[in-house]
Amino acid sequence: MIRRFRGESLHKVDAKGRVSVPAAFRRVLEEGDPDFSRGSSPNFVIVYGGVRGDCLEGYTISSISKVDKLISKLPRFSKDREMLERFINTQSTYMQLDETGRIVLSQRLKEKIGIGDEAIFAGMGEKFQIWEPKNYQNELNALDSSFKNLSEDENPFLKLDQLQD
Amino acid sequence: MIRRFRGESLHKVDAKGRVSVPAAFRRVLEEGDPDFSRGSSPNFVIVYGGVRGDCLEGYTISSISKVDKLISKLPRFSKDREMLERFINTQSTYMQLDETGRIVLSQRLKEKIGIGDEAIFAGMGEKFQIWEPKNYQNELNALDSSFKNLSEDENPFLKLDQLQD
DNA sequence: TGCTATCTTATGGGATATCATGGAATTTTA
DNA sequence: TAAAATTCCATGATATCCCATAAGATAGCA
Repeated sequence: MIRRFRGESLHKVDAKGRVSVPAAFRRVLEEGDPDFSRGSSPNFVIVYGGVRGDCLEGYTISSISKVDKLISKLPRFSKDREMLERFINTQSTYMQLDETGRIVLSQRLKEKIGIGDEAIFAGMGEKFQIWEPKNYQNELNALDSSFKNLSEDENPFLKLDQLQD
Repeated sequence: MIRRFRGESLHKVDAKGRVSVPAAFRRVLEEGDPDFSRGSSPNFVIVYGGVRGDCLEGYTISSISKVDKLISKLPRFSKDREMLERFINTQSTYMQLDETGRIVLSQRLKEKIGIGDEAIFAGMGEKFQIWEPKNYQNELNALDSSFKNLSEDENPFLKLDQLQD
């Protein structure tokens, strides 16, 4: 089985910015780090820029490498490539879990998404997100109401089965 | 894992032109210098000519070699090759980190990109860039707004998935 | 099925190391 | 020999490591 990021949970952020990554997510990060071995701590990547400015996104090493590899296929110095590098490489950072399964959110990262002393972790399949709790709730509400306004043939659930394999 | 240049940070440039290279970038420079050994300081290359003129670009020894190799594939004496040689070879210089992880930006280099007493380092995967902070912010804003103006099928993120693996 | 022992998780506090930066001393160079 | 560049030392801030604990979760067993 390829484990994916699933579920949501609330965690305390202490004065040093330390916050526990949900244990279930840790398993995914371990599997997604080719250099991980029992006893060590997995590396991964947090992307904070790009399209969404309102949350952080965590990627396993292997899933971010996939993206990196695709980007490297674009011609060096091309506009597209520079844009993607900027959004995905520049506005991101390597992270490593500590012994106890925590990471440190720097002052800068906390400010980026307006986090105080609590954070929500939300599983999104190949990635996970970190939100300030209130903003997260707003996001959910917005999603809910925009879903309700969709017509039948705009419903993404129904579109799913029309995709080819 | 092959470490890449990731993230961005702001550093002071002192009266002598000294500036700290972000610790995370130092690790990448070390890995990318075949002659590096523990205890010494890695060499790398700064390109100041070329594509844009508004920032400096830093390459590891091994990534600049890749570029050099690509250039050598072009026909000798061709206009293209001459131009690239000029930008990448002529307008570049070897650099070495000092003991404390700093480099010295000469007057000339500072003038090239209009740097005063602060500099932004921005990771771009196989290379990194050094910017004057205001210019960097402008670059980001320009990128942001040009991204917003793209149509769905010009979006480089979406184009990524269409590339072959 | 209940009870206890063990492990895992989430969290906190203090000690230690690394990083970014400044200034002085020394060498090089023109 | 004065200016410029390089080396050496110093320090506060930040990040990292190490240890501690309490609450759940899990396992084993009677």
